Amino acid sequence: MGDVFKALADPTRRAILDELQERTGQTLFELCARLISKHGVSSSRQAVSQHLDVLEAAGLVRTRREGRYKFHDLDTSPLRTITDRWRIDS
Amino acid sequence: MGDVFKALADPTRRAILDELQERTGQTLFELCARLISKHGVSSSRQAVSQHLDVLEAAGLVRTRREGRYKFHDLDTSPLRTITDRWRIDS
DNA sequence: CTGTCAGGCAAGCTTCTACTTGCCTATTGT
DNA sequence: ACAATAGGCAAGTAGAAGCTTGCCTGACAG
Repeated sequence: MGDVFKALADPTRRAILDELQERTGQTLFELCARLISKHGVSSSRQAVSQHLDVLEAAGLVRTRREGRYKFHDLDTSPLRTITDRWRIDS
Repeated sequence: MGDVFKALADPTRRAILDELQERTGQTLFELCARLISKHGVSSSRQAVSQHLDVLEAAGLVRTRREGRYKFHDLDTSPLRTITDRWRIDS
């Protein structure tokens, strides 16, 4: 479980998390299509794939393989490392 | 109020937030000394100053000037943009 | 007034990061 | 079997980020 903070630093990766929160279990191609149409993000398939690697290394995305499909699920629990670190004032 | 996520991406900046949480209202030189002794971070004065600029742009640090001193105070409220964005599972 | 201390500004350098490009593997449908 | 689909690997590139270096400004003490 690598650097959660670094994973959140990129706007495209945050859009991916947004998209996975709205609909979990998407494939790479599904994500690419929806990022363009719903989030105005125009990234190539390889770029999104590399972003997913970073998110997975940070523990924010879990994957499961079925045949030729690879589904991506959101896992927000690593975000606790942020909220637990600093006392957040109202 | 710029990019909170980008501000958190750097380990030295996170150490600065840690240090300011432990003792708020520190000056630049104070921070440099305590970062070295308590956090094992060896950054030059200019480096720390630039980090503080980023943190201030993100709204995580507020400053007040008194004479030749400039005090830095922690403000964690921008962290809500993170916790409010994604539903955090237990 | 002069020296010292706290901080600021800006150019240059180096490393990292995001992205592209090109090709490859594996699974599924016809 | 063959083509199409879903995804992976790796080298190369452009730009951003972090840091250094050198000099400058402003405040206070003697």
